[in-house]
Amino acid sequence: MAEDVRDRLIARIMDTQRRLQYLFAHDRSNPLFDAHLTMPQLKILLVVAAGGGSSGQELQRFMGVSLATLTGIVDRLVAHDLVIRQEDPHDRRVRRVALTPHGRDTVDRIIMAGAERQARVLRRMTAEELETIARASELLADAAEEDAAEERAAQPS
Amino acid sequence: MAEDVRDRLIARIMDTQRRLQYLFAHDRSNPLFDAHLTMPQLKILLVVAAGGGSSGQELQRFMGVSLATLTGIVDRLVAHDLVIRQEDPHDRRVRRVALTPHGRDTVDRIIMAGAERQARVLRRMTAEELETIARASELLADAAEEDAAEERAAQPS
DNA sequence: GTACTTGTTAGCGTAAGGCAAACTATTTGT
DNA sequence: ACAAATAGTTTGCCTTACGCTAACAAGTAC
Repeated sequence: MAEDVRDRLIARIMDTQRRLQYLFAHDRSNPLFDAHLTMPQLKILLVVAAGGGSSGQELQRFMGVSLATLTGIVDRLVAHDLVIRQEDPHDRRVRRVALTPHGRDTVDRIIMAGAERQARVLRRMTAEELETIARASELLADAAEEDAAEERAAQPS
Repeated sequence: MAEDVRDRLIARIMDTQRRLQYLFAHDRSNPLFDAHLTMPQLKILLVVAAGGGSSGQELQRFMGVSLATLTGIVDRLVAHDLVIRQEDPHDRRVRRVALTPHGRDTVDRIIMAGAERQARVLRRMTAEELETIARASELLADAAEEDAAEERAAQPS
């Protein structure tokens, strides 16, 4: 029965989450389109951002395309100053792809899309309400971090 | 001084938000790539989803391309069964673009991306913690709805 | 019934992504 | 030291998706 209470709370949260996601959908997608990226380019940017720099082999695994194709996509990202290629000190065959400041900025705008609207919405609230939201998001972030840590521990790829 | 407290709370929430967004970035982007869409196709899908069906003229305004170009993009969405063209009963020149069930599903997966992980994270929590999060997200969603309503009132386009 | 509006078709060009094959540079294994 | 394997690029080729203008068909409006 205690489980039942929690399940119902989770269902209620997820319903609210759906409302929120649809309300924010427009603001969340705008930075994506403003960046003028193609899907493969975006994917590489996100993989590189998450890994803090990746080799072609790593990118190939995530992308599922040939290394030749990858060279071309990365070329275009380099031309747009979103990414640079740098030598790997441990193996000079490897060319690590890393974000430029402009690239990091672009990724951040895409990931943080909708933050402006959210801040505006928060300004409508009382200190008490903000306190509740602050505690809730910290609970969520802490739990998400633990979850991610467990995942890494289970899958030490 | 009271304002100062609220500002600090808002800053604290937005910091946590950044942590959360980066933790969820991977899960959020996966459905996007799985859909095998191009950026223009995605944009049209989202506009159509938000508007509950759009005419070519409306789409043209959002996309900033010629009507001829639009015809081609919509053709490809129709070919993938994401969208259908239907006559407008009020003006038979107009062909309204609307989502198919498959299209609605695709958009929902993209917008709700990350929900699975979020539900998994919530399952780590006590009923009390879930209660806090439920109240917080409802506060946020209600305020976001009010904000959106005000926006529509100010901009009755 | 003429003029406007909506959308499609035809015909064109460009950019991006995709591949295999050949090549360079480097490391690894013997 | 040399052969084999690995990482990445270049070349050459193909396909798809966008994007445009111009011409057209169908419908609406004055």
